[in-house]
Amino acid sequence: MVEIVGQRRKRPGRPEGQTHSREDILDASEILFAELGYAGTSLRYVAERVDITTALITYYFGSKENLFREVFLRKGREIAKSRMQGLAAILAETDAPQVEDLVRAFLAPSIKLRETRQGLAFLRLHSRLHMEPEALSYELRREVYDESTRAYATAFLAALPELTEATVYRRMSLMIGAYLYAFSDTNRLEELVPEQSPTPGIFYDLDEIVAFASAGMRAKSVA
Amino acid sequence: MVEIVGQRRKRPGRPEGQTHSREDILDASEILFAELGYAGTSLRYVAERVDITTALITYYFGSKENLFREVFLRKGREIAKSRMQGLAAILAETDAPQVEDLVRAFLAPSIKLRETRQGLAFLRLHSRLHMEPEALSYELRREVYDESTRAYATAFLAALPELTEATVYRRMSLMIGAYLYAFSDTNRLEELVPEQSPTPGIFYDLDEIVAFASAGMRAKSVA
DNA sequence: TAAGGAATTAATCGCTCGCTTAATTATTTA
DNA sequence: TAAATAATTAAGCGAGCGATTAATTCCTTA
Repeated sequence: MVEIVGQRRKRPGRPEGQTHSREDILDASEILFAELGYAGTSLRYVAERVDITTALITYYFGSKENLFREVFLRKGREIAKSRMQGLAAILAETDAPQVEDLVRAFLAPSIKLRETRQGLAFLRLHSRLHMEPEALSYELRREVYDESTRAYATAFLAALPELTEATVYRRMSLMIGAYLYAFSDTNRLEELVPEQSPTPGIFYDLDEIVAFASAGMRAKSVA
Repeated sequence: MVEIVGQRRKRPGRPEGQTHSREDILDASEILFAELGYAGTSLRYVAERVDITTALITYYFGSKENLFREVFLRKGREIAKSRMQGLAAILAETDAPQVEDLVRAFLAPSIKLRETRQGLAFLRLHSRLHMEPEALSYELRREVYDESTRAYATAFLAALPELTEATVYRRMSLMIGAYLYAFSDTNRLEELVPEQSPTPGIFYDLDEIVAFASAGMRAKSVA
């Protein structure tokens, strides 16, 4: 029997001093849900990453579904709040905002998340959320995003009076699809266009997506 | 003991006459992978839908991963082929095609799939594929789509000479993200805009997406 | 300083997973 | 018509799943 050094066996019971297991679990889950999806992520794997047991996850979150819910709401609410603040800032300056300003304010909170590893994980998680367990996905997205989406739709409608309300919503969906795909970094751009970017791994800047999406929003209606 | 009527127990061994179990398995898998994702779909569930045992799935496909591969390649190759034919048809008519024509030819094979239940399932599957088991996803997409994507990129670059090659690829990615999100029907448009469409459940027509994406491709470059 | 609560592990339960093996039956080939 | 092959089920293996329970230890409060 060889004793394993530097990997002292944990004993049960409350450890000395303070821990941050709850936050650690949320962080690790965010990354694993993003990489492996909801069904593909096991609580055992999360526990291993955080160096705890699965029972502790149950202790804090009750169930896997609820863990996912908390992971999603944590950053989702932040994004929604930032979007609302961005819109309020625009409307405080002018009654007739430009399409570009609206698009930029809508997308900026997401692109900001890309600056951190955890934020990037969230964007990927989010990008796959629109397919994940459907009932859960719809519920969470409704709770988090409906209010801000409707507020922007109203503003877009004012800025683009020749469009119908339904067309505005459809085009916003196209915009959302575009940025989710671009920001989730699963588009294999690095394979298709080698050495295209001065900063490796960063393919888009906000201006470029704003230019694309604004032009799309403004496109002459075909109906 | 009550005998169950009309549900005669299957005996082992080759059944009389011809069957189409292999195709049935592919069809059922396509729908379940689309609804539940790769990790979320169990072979038992597929087998149940087709009314066979899981051993028969292994018999035909070897493994779950390989089943997914065949499901994806079946329609993916069709799409890629249609795209190449569409591009060839355009280039046969003119040396300087319009952006709109290229966008339309690129997207048409996908929107055509929406006409059938199986095709719609494939689009959803495809929409989530960009996240699924990553190694597998990248391999399949490379195999199926790289050739046609490069061919269109060349054509776009000729039609939009003020853009760099890298920008063309990035914008094509935005276009792809937009149509995948729109076509996968997970955007909750029906929740956000009630009774918006004359044909329930059909939210987009090709013209609308072509208008949006073409305007985006043409957007004045910000660099 | 005793009691109660908070944070943790060990152990394990019942289920479901992908996959394999052996047996069985119908069809095709020699 | 006998042998080979194709198509199928029954049974079950080992592994991993989410979740529960009981025990344990530390911290806070009375």
